[in-house]
Amino acid sequence: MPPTSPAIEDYLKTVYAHTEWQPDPITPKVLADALGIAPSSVTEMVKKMAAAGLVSHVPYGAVRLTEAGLARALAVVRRHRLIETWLVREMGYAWHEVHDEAEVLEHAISDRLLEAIDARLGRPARDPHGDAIPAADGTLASEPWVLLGDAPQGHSGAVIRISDRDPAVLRLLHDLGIGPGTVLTVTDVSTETITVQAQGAARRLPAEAALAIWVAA
Amino acid sequence: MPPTSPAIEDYLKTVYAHTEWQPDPITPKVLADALGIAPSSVTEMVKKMAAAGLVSHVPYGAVRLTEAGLARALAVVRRHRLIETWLVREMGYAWHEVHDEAEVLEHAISDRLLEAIDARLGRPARDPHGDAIPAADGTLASEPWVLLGDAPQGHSGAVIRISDRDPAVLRLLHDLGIGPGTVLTVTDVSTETITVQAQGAARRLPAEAALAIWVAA
DNA sequence: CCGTGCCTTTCGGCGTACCGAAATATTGCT
DNA sequence: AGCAATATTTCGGTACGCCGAAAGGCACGG
Repeated sequence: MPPTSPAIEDYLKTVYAHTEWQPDPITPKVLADALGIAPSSVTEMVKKMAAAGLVSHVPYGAVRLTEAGLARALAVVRRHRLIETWLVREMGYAWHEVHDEAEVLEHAISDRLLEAIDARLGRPARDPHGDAIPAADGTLASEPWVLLGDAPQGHSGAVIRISDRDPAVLRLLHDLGIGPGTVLTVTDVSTETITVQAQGAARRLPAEAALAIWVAA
Repeated sequence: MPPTSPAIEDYLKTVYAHTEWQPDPITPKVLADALGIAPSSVTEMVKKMAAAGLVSHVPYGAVRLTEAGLARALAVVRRHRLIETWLVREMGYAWHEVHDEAEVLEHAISDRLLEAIDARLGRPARDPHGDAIPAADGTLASEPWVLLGDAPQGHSGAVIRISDRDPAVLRLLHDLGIGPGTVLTVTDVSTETITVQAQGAARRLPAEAALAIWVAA
C-alpha cells in the first residue's frame, strides 16, 4: 500500500509529462516552475517521494520516475485524460476549458466511476488533443512519430498530437484548421519557421508551434 | 468572499442535514459523531466558522447556521444531491453506492460542471431518495409532509422521502417495495411498530423505519 | 583555474485540520 | 441542594504541504 496524495500525484504527473516531450530527465527547478511552487518545496517532496520509491534522485541531480512511480504517474495521466475527453464529448466543454476542471477531478474520482466513464466513452486511446490515454493496465497507444520541428523537408504525415502547453499555439492551430488527423507535408524548413502544406494550403508555422506537434513518422 | 474549505463544507452540510430531520439545533457532540471526528476538533472549527459568520455559537451551546451559513450549506447539499442523482441516472450506480463518491465529488466539481449536470438531468427537484435538491438560487421543493412515525391511524399519503442514514432501513424498505411515490395508509399504531397498507398488502414497520419516512400530509 | 551566477538544499516558520489528555461547565438524579 | 455523569473547552502536539532566507554546490567563461 504505497502512500499517495493529491500533491504527490501532481508531482508524478508533471515528471511524466516532461518525459513525453523532452528526452532528458526533469530538474527540480523545472519541476518547481511547472507546478508553480517554490524550489525548496520540491526538494522536500522529492526527498519524500524518493524514500517512498516513486522517484530516484541524488542530491543536486535530476528527478526520474522509478517503475512504481511510472505506474502511478500513468494512472494519474489516465484519469486526467479520460476526464478531459469526457468533459468534451459529453458535457459540452470546449477543449481549452477542460484543463482546470480535470486537474481537480483527477484526484477525486473513484476507480469505479473512472471505469464507468471509460466504458461510456468506448475506451478511447487518445484524448481530443491526441494525447495517448494509458489503459488500465498501463499500456499506451503508440505509433511512430516525429516532432514537426525535427521533420525533414518533404516529410508527410498526419498530426498525431498537439501539446496543450501553450494556449497561443493552440489557438493558432485551431484558426488554421490544423488538428489531430490533419495531414501535413513539410515544404520548407528554416531556422525560425517551417512551412507546411495542409489541406491544400501552404501554412507558415513558427518554431514554437512546430515543436508542439507530433506527426506520423 | 467568505472563506471556505472542504472541511467547512462538511460541517455546514452536517449541521443542515440535522435540521432537516430534527427540530432542535445540533450540539457539538452530535456534530462530532456525525463527522467521525473528535469533539475537541469540532470546538475549534466551530469557533472558526462562528468568526466567519457561518454559524452562531455560544460556549457550551448548540450550533446554528446563520443566513450566510445556510446559503452555503444549501449550495453544498445541492452539489451532493445532484451528483448522487447523476451517478444513479447516468453512471449505473445503485443508490446505496453513491454516497462516498458524492462525498468527494461535491468538493471537486466546478459550478460550470454542476450546471451542465443539472441541465442534463432536467433540473430535478428531488434525488432518487426523495431528498429535495436546492435550486441554484437556494429555493427548495417543499410539499406538506409528516413523519410516518407521527402520522395518526387512517392517515394516507405518498412517500416523499426516505432517510439514507440507516442502511438496514433502506434495505428493509427496498425489500418491501416501499420507495418514493409509494402510497401508504396507516392502519395501526403501537409503541414499537406501525402497520401500513402498501400496494394492497399490510406491512408492519419498526419505529426506526417509520421515523425515516416522510409521507405527504 | 578561479570566480560569478544559477541551482539546490537546509532551516525555521506558517496555516489547516486533526488528535488525546486534562480542566471546566452543565445537566439530571436523588 | 449536592453529586455524578456527560458535554464542552483548553492545551500541547502531529502531519502535510507550502514559504522565504540563507547556505552550499556546480559549471561555464574568462
